[in-house]
Order: sequence, then structure tokens, then C-alpha cells
Amino acid sequence: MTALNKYKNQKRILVAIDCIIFGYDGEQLKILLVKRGFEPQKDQWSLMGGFIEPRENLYGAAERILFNCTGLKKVYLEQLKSFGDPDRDPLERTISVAYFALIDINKYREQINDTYHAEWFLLQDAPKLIFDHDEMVEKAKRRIRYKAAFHPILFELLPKKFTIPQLQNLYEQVYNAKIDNRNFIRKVNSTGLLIKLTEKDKSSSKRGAFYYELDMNKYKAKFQSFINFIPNPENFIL
Amino acid sequence: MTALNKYKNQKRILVAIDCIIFGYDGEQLKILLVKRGFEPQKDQWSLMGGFIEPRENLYGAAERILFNCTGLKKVYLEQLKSFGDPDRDPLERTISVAYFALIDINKYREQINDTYHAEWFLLQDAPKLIFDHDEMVEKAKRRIRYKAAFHPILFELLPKKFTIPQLQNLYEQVYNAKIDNRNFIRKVNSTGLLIKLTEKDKSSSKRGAFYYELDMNKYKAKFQSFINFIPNPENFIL
DNA sequence: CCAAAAGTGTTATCGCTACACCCATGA
DNA sequence: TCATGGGTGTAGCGATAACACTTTTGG
Repeated sequence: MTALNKYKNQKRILVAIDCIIFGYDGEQLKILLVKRGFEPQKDQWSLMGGFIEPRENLYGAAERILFNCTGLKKVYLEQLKSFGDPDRDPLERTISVAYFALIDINKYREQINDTYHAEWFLLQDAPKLIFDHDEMVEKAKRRIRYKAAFHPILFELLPKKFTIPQLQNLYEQVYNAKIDNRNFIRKVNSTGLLIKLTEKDKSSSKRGAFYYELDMNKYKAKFQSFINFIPNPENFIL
Repeated sequence: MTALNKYKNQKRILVAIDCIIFGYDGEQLKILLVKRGFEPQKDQWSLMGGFIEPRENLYGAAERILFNCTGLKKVYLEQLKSFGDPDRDPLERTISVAYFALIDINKYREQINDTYHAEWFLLQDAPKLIFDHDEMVEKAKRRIRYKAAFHPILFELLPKKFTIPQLQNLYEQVYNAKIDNRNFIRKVNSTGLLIKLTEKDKSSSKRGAFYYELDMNKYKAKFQSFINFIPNPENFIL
């Protein structure tokens, strides 16, 4: 059998990208969803998605889709997993390659895009989604919990200037747990990833909390090393 | 635009599965490759792969492909990543979902399958592979190194009965590093995952090393928890 | 001057690593 | 009896987590 024959007998399949987009506004952890504008499941909430264009690679397609609904480029974007149950899309078989993104919602606000009826939901009370999108979100949450326990990915959600209590609040939402602030502060400072600014944020306390910013060089250098950000990780990751 | 139109304008694409199959025979870490029987790149070495059948999900397709070239079912099989560069297959665009498997080569021997001209290579001197298969193998190696540093996946490569020196040897090959045997023994024993047998393996020393077997219940229970199997993991995982 | 958030100091414990040392046995 | 791989004991270090305590400042 020649290759042409071998390939010829095969069925071609639709291949889509779906993006699980997490955002943080400094207070709440959110997810960006779109109202589906066409059948099947019109007007249901879903992840932002789309089909792969002929000359795109997977990452490029995910970037394009992310840009279309957030106006953002160069944000944290990682392949999560591919989903391919034969009936996951009832209309026609579609393989979906899921990506997740972490973005600072403040950046997003500036370039709202209403074409897709995108809306931010609190992660904890997001609506039911179409197809297997809930499963994708669940997998993405687990992946983030796993990775963030040892690698500083959650910084991707923060604005340029942020306070350590803000960061702690973010970790507490991701792990749905209270963290001892005294140990947390020291742990984060000991990473050497942060540059302390002189300015303080007084919005949530009288004393005020110092602003910090990421030392990008150290951040990149240490991204792969193991830094324990939350106590007793095994309690939270399963 | 209706869904039918939206879907209709999209290009359907070939979707393949490729399996990175790692095996251990008690002494050497190996990879199973097949000689490609058709153009393009006929007679070059490649990973075992195939296209997805209409009613299969991704995992099922990977299981089938793995079974076809090893005769094995119910082995460790995990989705690695999807690869979709537009030109990765020069003949026609194909998205590939890569899986990796960990198997005990001794089990394999019993049911050799020559249809695919499959052959075991020492991992360290495998030939160059077609398309982006070398990249897949590299990614799989990294994934295994990462995961095995904290989770007991490498036990999947061992036969029912094995010795701790055998296990250590496996870790040393995976991480390409010497490990202190005295600490390794204690570490592994302290996991509580092993049941000590009375029999000894005298093939590699006069004193002999006790055989152990996995306590499957504890293995499953502790699979997700974090157990440090190798010293200073950050040195090895990057 | 009080409440409450931000942040520092101190200590006990645990796990890890390095390495000295002992054990078993076939040649 | 000795070489060799298998295995145990132990001590020091460093990271962690628990928690008492101090600092700051607006109301």
C-alpha cells in the first residue's frame, strides 16, 4: 500500500482550539466565557474557540483566538490537553486542542471586544458550559494548581505593580484555602523574584502594603526551578 | 452565519496518534521504533502511529496502536502533547496527538509482532526519526523526568518482581546521573510502596539483593502524592 | 487609643544528604 | 581472605510551619 493510498482512505476531521482564559483583577479570580452565537447550543456559554487555519500551528491558532476576544498578545498561554471523544460536538466530530491563558484583567479592560459577547465570571460561579468545556475548565484548574505549587506562574495574572497580600489572596483563591500571611510573606520574599517599590497601597489597610514588581530576569531564570509557594501541597493538589 | 455554514467552510484535517514507547528489560532503558513501510520517508525509523478511527476517542486510539505493535493492553499510557505544525508531514497536513507508554519489556517479548518491523533501541543511541518525532521523544523524556521526580511512574517499567538496585539503575538511566545507593534504598523503602519478598537475586552480586513487589493498593493511593525519588531534582529536570 | 492589616522573630520539627561503617558471599 | 555490591547508622544542615509579637495609621 502506498502512502497516498494509506492517507487517502483516512477520514479528515475538524480540529478546533479552545481557550480557558483565567484572569485576576487584583481581587477576584475569573474566567472569560463567550455566548455562543450559532447552533448547536446557541446562546449557551462556552469557552472561546475556533478552528485552525491552514497555515497556522497550534500555538499560533491559540494566540489568534485569544487575541480576538481579549485584544491581548504575549500573554501566558500553554497547551493543556486534546479532547477527542467522537460525540463531543453533536453536529460533527471535532478534535479540540485546549489551551489555557493567564491574564491581568486590567490590561484587558482597555480593549474590550464585544463581537463575541465575552464576559468575565467569578470562577466559583461560572455557568454550565457546552460540550465538554466544563471538563476542560476542571482540567485547567488542576493543572494550574499543580504547576503553581512549585512554579511562579500565578504572577502572570498580576499587574505590573502589586502587593504581597494581593498575591496571597490570589493563591488563596486558586487553592481555595487560607494561608498564613506571615509565612507567605517571607516565602515570597525569599524567592528573590520581587523588587520592592517605595510606594504603598493603602486601599485595604491603614498601614498600607508595599508595592512590588517582578524582577523579570530572575523570574525567567528561576521559572523552572522548584519553589514551594503553598504549605503542604499534597493537601491541595489532588 | 449558521453553524452549518460555519462548520462547512472549515477545512478537515488528518488526525494521527503517535506513541513514544519506553521499555526497560531490567538493565537498559529502551524505546520501541518502527521502520516506516511506505512513502514519504519509507524505510526511515519512526514512532509507532496511526490515524484515528471514526468511533474512537484519543485514548482508545492510542491503546489500539500500542496494542498493535506490542500485543499489550492496560499499560501506562498518558497523553503527552499535540503537534500541529502545518508542514510537519510533507505529504499532507496532519495533526498528531502524542502519547507515551511505559512497559516492561519482558512482557513484550512473549508476543512479538513483526508486521510493523518494530525494534527496541537503547534510548541513548536511537536513530534519527522522521518528521518531528525526535522532538516528541525529547518532550516525552522531559515529561517523564519531571513526573518521576515526584511520582512513582517508573515502577510501570519494572517486572512484577524486581530488586532495588534494578530500580536505582532505572532512575540513573532516566536522569543520566549516579545516585547514592544507600540513600536511595532507604528512600524507596520509606515510601511503604514495596513488599519485600524472601527470594534474592544473585545475578549481579554475591550477597544478592532481595526481590520486592509493588503493593498495588498503596501504589494507587499514593500515586498523586509527592515523594522525592531523586536528590536535588532541580539539577536534573531542566 | 483601638482595631486591623502588614510584617518580623523565634523555635521545634522534619526530611534530606553525605558519608562512615557493617554484611554476605563466591571466587 | 578479599573484593564487591547490598544495606544500616548517624550527624548536620536547611527548609518548613506554627505562632508570639511588633509596627503602622485612620477613625
